[in-house]
Amino acid sequence: MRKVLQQDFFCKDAFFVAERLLGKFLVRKINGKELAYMISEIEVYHGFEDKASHASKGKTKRNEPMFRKGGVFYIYLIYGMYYMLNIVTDRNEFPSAILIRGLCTISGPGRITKYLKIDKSFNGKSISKDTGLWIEDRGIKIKKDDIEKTKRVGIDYAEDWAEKPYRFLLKNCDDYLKKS
DNA sequence: ACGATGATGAAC
DNA sequence: TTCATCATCGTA
Repeated sequence: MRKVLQQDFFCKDAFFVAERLLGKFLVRKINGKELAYMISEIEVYHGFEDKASHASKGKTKRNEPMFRKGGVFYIYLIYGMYYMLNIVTDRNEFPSAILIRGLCTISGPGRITKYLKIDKSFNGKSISKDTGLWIEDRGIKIKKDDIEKTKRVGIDYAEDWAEKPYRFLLKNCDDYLKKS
C-alpha cells in the first residue's frame, strides 16, 4: 500500500498531524531515483505564543511560509551551514510547522537535508511529487506506546515553552521496517 | 568540549 | 550598518 499524502492531510492542527506523521515515509526523487526513509523524529512549532517558534515575533520575510495554509515546506538555514526541513500545517495565517529531525537510519535535521539534497529552493513549495519531495503512507500502523514525547532540542531560551513535550520520537523504528 | 560559518532581525 | 544570536555537526 502506497499513498501519497495530499494537502488536506497537513491542513490540520500541528499536533494532530505530528502524531500521524511518524511512520510515514519522506520520499525524495533525485535524477530518476527515489529515496524513501521512514520519519522517526519530529518537533512541533505551534502558533504565535510558542517562544521557540520563528513565528513568535510575528511575520517576517523569512518565516512567511509558516503562515500559509498547510502542505508546503518551510526551509531555513541555521548555524550558517545546515538547512532545516519543516512541514507547514494547519490553516492560513496560523503559524505552525513540524520540523523533521530524524529519519530511520538518518538522525539529525542537518544531515537529512544534506543527504537528500534539500536546500532553500524548496522553501514555500508544495509537498507533492511534482516538487520531487513528498510524503507517503506505506501502510505502517504505529502503536501509541512506541511514541515517546520529550522537550525540544536547542531552544533553552524559550522560557516556559522550552519544557513542553513537543518532540515526538518513534521507538524501535527498525522493527516497523522489518514488517513491511 | 568546541569551532565552523552565514542568514537573520533588532538596535543604533 | 553593525552585532549578537542561533531548532547543528564533526572532530577531539
